[in-house]
Amino acid sequence: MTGLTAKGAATRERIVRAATELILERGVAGMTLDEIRDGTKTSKSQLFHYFPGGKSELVAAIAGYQNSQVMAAQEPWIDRLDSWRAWQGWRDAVITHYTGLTHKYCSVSALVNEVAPTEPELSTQIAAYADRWLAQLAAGLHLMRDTKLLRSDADPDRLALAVFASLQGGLLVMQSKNNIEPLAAALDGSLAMLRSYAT
Amino acid sequence: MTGLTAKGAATRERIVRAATELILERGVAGMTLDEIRDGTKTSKSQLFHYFPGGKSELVAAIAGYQNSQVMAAQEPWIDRLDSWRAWQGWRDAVITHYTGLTHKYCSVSALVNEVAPTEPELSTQIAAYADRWLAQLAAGLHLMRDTKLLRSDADPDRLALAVFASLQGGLLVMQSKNNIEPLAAALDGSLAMLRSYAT
DNA sequence: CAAAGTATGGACCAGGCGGTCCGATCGGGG
DNA sequence: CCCCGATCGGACCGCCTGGTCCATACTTTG
Repeated sequence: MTGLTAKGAATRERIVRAATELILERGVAGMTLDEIRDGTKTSKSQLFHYFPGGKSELVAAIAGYQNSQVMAAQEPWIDRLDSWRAWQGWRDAVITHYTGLTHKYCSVSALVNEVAPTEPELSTQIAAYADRWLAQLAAGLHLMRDTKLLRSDADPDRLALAVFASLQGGLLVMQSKNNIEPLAAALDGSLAMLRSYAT
Repeated sequence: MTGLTAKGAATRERIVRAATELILERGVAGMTLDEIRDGTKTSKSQLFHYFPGGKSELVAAIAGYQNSQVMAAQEPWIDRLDSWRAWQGWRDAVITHYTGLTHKYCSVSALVNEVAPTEPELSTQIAAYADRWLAQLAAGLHLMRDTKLLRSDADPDRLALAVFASLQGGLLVMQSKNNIEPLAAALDGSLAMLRSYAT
C-alpha cells in the first residue's frame, strides 16, 4: 500500500468519496461494491487493490475519516468543555456540522450496532471512537466540578453518558424525521440538564 | 387468513416467536427466513402460508406486537404523565422493561432507519409507532403546563422531543455497551431537564 | 528504451437470500 | 366414511453480493 502514484491516489480517493456518500445515504448494509463501481468509473479489481480487506476495510477507513471530521467540527470546544460558554459553543458547532446531513446515517452508536452482528472486531474499533467522544465530554464535566461550576455531588461520568446518549438519540431521530430540530432539542435539553447541576 | 386451526395458530405463533428472537438479537437485516425455519421445525411454505407478504409482513407483525408490549409496560404512567411522581414512575417502568434486554435491538427509531432504504411504507408504519409514543409524552407535558407544574414559557412539544430523543439514544448506547446504565442515565437526565422547567 | 512495478477492465465464481411450487398429509364436518 | 380445505415438506429458482483472477495498459525509473 506504499507505492501509490498520483493516478492511483486519485482513484482511491474517488472510491472513498463514493462509498462515504452511499453509506451516509443508505447505511453500511445498503451499500454494495457494485454501486461504488458504477458511480466511480472504476472496477472491482481496483477496489480490492486499494482495499485488500474488502468491504470491512473500506468501511473502517470511512468510519475513521468521518470520525475525524466530526471531532474536528467540534473544535475548539470539545477540548475545553470547562465553562457554560464552551458548552453553548459546542452545541452550536454540532448543530452547524449536522445541518444539511439531516437525512444521513450519522450516529456512531447506531453504526456500532449495525456492524456488530457481522463484523465484531470492526464494531469494537468503531466503539472506540464513541468512547473517546464520550470521554471528552466527561473530561470537561470533571473540570467543571473541580472548578466548582458543578455541584460536588454531581457525577460527571454519568452526566456525560446522559449527554452522549441524548446526542446519539438526537441524531437518530433527526435522521428518521429528516429534520435538524430533534437534534437541537436534544442538545438544548442536555444543556438544561447540566445547568440544573450548576452550583 | 381466517380459517385457522389450533395447529395452524400454534405454528404461526412459533414462527413469530422465533423471528422476534432473531430480530432482537441481530436486527432485521440479520434475520433470515432459513434461520426461522431451522429454529421452529417448520418449512418455507408455512412461513409464506401464514405471512403471504413475506419478510415485510412478518417484520410488520413483530414490530406491531413489540410496540404494544413496550407501550403496555409503561402503563399506567404513560397515559397520565401529569405529575412529577408519574414521570418518576414512568422512568422506573421503562428501566424495568428493558432490563434483561440490554443487548437487543429495541429502539423504534433505529428500526425506522434500518428499514427505510428497502421498505419505505413499512418504515412509515413503524414511524407512526414512534410518533404516537412521542405524542403521549407531549400530552403529559401539555397537561403539566396547563396545571402550572411547568413554567408557561416551556415548550411541551420540544421538551417531549428532547426526552424522546434521549430515550432512544439511551436504548442505542445501552445496546452497544450491553449495559442498562446508559438508559438509566439518559432517563434521569431527561427528568432533571424537565424539572429545570418546573415552576 | 526497457524492465519492473502500478493501475485497470471485466469475466467469472460460490454462496446466501427471499420467494415459488407442487405433491403429500392431516383433520374435522357432513 | 369421505371430502375439502388447512397444513406441511422440501426441492427448486433467480438474483444479488462480496470476492477472485488474469490479461492488458500505463508509469516510472535506471
